[in-house]
Amino acid sequence: MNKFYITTSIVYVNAPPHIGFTLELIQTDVLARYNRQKGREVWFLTGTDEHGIKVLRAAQKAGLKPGAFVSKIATQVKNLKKVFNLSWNDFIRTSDKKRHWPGALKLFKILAANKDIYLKKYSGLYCVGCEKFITEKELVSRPVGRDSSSIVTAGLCPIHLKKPEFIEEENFFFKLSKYGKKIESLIKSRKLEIIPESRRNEILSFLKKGAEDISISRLKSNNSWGIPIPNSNQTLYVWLDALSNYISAVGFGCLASKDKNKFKKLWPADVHIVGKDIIRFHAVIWPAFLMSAKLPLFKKLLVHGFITIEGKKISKSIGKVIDPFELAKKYNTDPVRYYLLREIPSDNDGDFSYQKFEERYNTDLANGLGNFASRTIALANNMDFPDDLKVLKEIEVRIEKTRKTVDFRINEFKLHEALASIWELIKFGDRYVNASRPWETKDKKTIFNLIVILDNLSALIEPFLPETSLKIKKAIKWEKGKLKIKKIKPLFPKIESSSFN
RNA sequence: CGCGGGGUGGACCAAUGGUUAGGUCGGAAGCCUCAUAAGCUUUAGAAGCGGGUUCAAUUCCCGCCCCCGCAACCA
Repeated sequence: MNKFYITTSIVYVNAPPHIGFTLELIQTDVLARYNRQKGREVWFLTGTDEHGIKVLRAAQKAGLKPGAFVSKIATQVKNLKKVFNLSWNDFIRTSDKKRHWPGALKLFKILAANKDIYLKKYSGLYCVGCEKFITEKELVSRPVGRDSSSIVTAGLCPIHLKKPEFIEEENFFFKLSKYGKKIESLIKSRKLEIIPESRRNEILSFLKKGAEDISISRLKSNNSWGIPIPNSNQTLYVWLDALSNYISAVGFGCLASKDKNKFKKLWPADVHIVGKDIIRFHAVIWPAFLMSAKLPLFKKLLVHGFITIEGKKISKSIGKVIDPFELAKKYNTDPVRYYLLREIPSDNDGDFSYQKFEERYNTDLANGLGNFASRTIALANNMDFPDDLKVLKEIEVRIEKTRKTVDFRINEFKLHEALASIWELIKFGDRYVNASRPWETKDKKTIFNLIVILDNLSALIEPFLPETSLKIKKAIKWEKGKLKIKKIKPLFPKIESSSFN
């Protein structure tokens, strides 16, 4: 089987896309490109999660109809594709009645047919922010206003510090409790992989306590902006709706035979990439849905962390926010990709700061890769290479070692470390130039070896920095079987002084 | 006693019950001049506090102090 089906989570459209989701897309893009490079038939899916009360309220606030509002945000998300040179093959929107709704409803029907769905009356305090019920015990009190001693508001959601709404309704419930133990053993046996290990442990300890049944629908009167469940007064709860995108997008629920074949070919997904906040939905609820529907489970869940900005949480109110579009405009695509992939550990939280960005840019990109490419190309420019040049064994071995390390790091979802090992090869190249002094000797063998290193660097960085890789490739030309080196502009002009200090 | 993560050179991070605790950035000195004032080499500089286990603790255990996350707006 040579296919490789990889997804991001689908981003919630209550606000324009930000740097965090951009990170997820870029990480996924690296894995997609890497697997294409390895000759696999890659299908890279992303999309938008467009239903729910929060979206409806955000639309009202913006003075737009929900449909118009979500389309506007979805377009912004789609714009990330060319700005960050992303290579997704498909984009699914959960408001898409043709592509998504049939699949989501089919999943619901199958779960119901398998007797895993039942009706239950439920009353309780519902927090719109969390989109879930919270218990009285969870409620907290918080002082309000500047004089914290005076006014105290009680009965607040501990997360959003807002008063939850009292809701009494009858909803459809899914028998998650039936599947907890099975999922636990699948994760334990590593048939279902969760990376990194710390996240795997987190889920295992959660499952140990036992998973409870979950509500999977809402009253239409409370949540009109959702997929209506036929013959009922309910709409699908956001998670059954959202999670089913991974199958609906590849043809599940569609009747045309080409869609059926597509689903047969692509499902199960090889990798889902998600943020740490939605790990439970993906590591517990989603496998349970799939088991109930007797569909094969996805193979791997990669969990990334969050980005802080100058050490602080992303925060619109105190200006801790980075607009991915502005960032790309100021620094270009590949430098931003590089920073996010190198400075933020793929499987952990990381920090963004302009100072660190410019440091990384100058040392790694301008002085590192850019300068190595410049000196190599300058040495080789207009040189006539004989046909019988061979690569030095030592260099071949060194390149092979890098390649193996990169494979290993990517496989364990440590993209930052993969990049670090590529940069060690650059350092090796610099040392080799200094030691062999080709500007003095004009030795063609030495210079050819340098070109080989540069050529391999270009291939190694392709998943990470596709545009830069292409630029280097263009400098190394084979014309009628002869190697010709063409001068190129500096890959990364140095940033001289920062406007952010 | 909510749960969890963490305190290692100036900054960020790594490994480790046992000679000189490793890397990157930054600092200093030297080399080189092909290259984007880039590159290479060398070098200075570090375990939060207190106790315990041990022949030996940065590592294991206990206590304390401090920071952060779970936990506004969010992935």
